Amino acid sequence: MTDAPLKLFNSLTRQAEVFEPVHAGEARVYTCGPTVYNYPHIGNMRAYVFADVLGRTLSWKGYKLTHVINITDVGHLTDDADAGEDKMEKMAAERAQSIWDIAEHYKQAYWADVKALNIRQPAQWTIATDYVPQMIAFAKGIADKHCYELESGLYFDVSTVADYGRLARAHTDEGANALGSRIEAVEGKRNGADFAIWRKTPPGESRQMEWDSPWGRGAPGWHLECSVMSGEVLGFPFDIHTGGIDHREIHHPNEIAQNQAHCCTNGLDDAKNSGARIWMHNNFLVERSGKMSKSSGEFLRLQLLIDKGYHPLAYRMMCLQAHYRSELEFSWEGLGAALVRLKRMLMAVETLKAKDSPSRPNPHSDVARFLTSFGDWISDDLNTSVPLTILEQILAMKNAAPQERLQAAKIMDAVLGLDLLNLTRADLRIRPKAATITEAEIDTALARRKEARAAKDFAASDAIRDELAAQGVEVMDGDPLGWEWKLA
RNA sequence: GGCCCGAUGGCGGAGUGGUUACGUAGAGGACUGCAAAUCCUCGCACGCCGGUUCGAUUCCGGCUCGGGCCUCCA
Repeated sequence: MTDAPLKLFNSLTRQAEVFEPVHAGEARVYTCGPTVYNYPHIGNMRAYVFADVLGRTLSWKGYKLTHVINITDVGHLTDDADAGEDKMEKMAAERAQSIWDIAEHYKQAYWADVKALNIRQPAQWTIATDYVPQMIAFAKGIADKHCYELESGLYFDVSTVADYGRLARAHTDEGANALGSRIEAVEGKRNGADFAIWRKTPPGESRQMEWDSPWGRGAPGWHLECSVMSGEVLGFPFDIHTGGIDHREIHHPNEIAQNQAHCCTNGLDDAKNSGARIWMHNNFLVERSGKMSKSSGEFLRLQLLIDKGYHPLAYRMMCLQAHYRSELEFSWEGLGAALVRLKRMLMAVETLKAKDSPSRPNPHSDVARFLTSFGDWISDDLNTSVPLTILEQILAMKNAAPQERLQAAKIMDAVLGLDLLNLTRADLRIRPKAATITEAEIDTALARRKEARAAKDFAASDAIRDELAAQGVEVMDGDPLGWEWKLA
């Protein structure tokens, strides 16, 4: 489609780099997925919309994509002390439910959001608890040279790998490492940044999720999980590792350190092998008060947006309007703007679909040039904002054949994933949970109004319209859909 | 305390050393019994102070303000 090479911003070098696959014609991508101890909020989901656009772009560029997203269902700590509570165990205790049930419940909730946002299914979802034997084997492999055992678990000595923390740019001028400078909770750690790769169950206690290991009964550390699953499924080195920008500071540096130790031990590559060639990080969705947080109590779930009558793809649109490396400000007004934009694009597509005069793509037409331009922008570190406007220009073009424009829209939407070719306006009309009137009642009122209008009794017809408006229904006579929910 | 990022119209958000995308909101028009929806058209912005330059919103420095990280987090 386009000759422009795909350039991606690599957090390791802090530069956009031309994508060169490890295996010719292939792209292997690992995305840090959720810890399923609670519902994901829409900020969490931005990471997966981003990863999805990356995957779609790689596919569109012709690479055979192998995308893996993990599900962390064990081993995530609630505080800085590596001996802290496990999020999964904590939630299970609070809910008095089996930890396995909790994980299953929130995994399903996450998958529902993935589907609603039109995020493509990855080649594989890796579930952390399915890989515990491999984690133990991985840890055994690096234990001698890179780890030491304390009462609370097996720890990774970050001084045993070259250039630890380079991803985080954590080195200070004095040469000290800024990472972990405040972590002093665990007695006996050799370096502040050392982290647990195996956490022993404290004596006299038992956890719902625990396994036997050479270091005693316990559970794997969070960082270990991602190293093992990514390496196991994609093989070191693989192409791209993605995650939220927060992971750039701790989780991914630790993963890299483990990967270095593992690769070095197994003679896979030099001591600075990071496991993945490119590390990409999406920025946060923020509210005016700051970034979204789960721990602050209330948080925005995709389901809340839907309950208020916003189609989930309006949120995807919102994400696409901004660059993935920029912070994105969430507001209901902004979400409404994205929904209107989505609706208008959808209507333009529906108009094109209605006209089925066949035509052959003309390589010299404007449509072809727009497609090239679209590709150039996407290839420039996944800029989706401008391509969105190019798609709109295609839809609004008057001097090209409808089928040709429709075909172009289809190609572009394969990358953007707004599902424009399948979605209908009726799909967009989502009943707000707070609505007090039923669709049947609306139909009845509308029928009465139609009679009144036919009889030119405009006082009566306007009264009906006002009644409906009072119940959150907007009547639209000149629109095939007839009516819409008014969103608060 | 240490590290880092940002500041663009009412809101959101691209991009650029020289005519400031785009969306939404707003205004006008078409359509409508009137509206709404839709379509067309149009206003509206580059934090402050210096520097470099023929020319800076864009590059450099300072300032102010905002935010993030250093502890689990997408």
